[in-house]
Amino acid sequence: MGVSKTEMFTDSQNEIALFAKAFGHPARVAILQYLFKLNACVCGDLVSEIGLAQPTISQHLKELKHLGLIKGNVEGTSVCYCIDTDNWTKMKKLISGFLDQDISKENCC
Amino acid sequence: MGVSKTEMFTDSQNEIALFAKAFGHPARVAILQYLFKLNACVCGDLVSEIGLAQPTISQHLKELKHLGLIKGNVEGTSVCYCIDTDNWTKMKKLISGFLDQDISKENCC
DNA sequence: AATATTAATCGTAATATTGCAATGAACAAA
DNA sequence: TTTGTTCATTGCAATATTACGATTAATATT
Repeated sequence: MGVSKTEMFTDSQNEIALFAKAFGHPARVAILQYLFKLNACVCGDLVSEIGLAQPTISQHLKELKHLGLIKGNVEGTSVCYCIDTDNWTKMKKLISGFLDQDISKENCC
Repeated sequence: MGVSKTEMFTDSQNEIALFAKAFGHPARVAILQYLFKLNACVCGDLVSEIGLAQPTISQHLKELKHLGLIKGNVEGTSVCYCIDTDNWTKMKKLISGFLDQDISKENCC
């Protein structure tokens, strides 16, 4: 059906999945890495840096912004994007908690 | 188009995205958490634990197995799944490296 | 052998995602 | 005011994902 049955899962599970989905596309991974690299804001040179069309980049930015991972400031005709460090830290804790589950005991397979 | 232009991104970016996509659905998050919780293997009680139909769970398991995050052992009529700890550790390092990018310097937004 | 149990696979429907051309909105510069 | 620049939005096509009923394959049990 293409639709996830979110009501059968916990809030935590759904939230982990939502953030993970944000990283589930290489373009968004690249955008975030580029924003980290420049540290300061970035405008539309993401379009030339990454090879996708402007509407496509804009759409990915919108998703990341909606999740709160980035912020955008209008500056004249250009828009300056950067990482939302507070939310990034929160997200990082959530995902890390999931990744750091205990795997010390022996498995049977 | 629904198809990602993976050729424009680095191997690392594509790999991060692939693993992240695995966690991008709450059912797979739930499956992995359950496998961690029981530590030992699990068979098809994932179906009753999580509320989805058997073919749906089977499909999610297939994806996780294909990525190498879990292993499956046939035991009689049932199949025993568990975390592939080696690959989990590798994946964790990759994702952690992405999440732990430096955010110490001040942003402009 | 006949039946039951468990899980994979197939086929299909519904929805989501990705990507871009075309267009629009906001502002700057001339 | 006109023109150019930058980015968002709209609309659409192609593909991917999610879910499940029906079936199949493999093994256990009787």
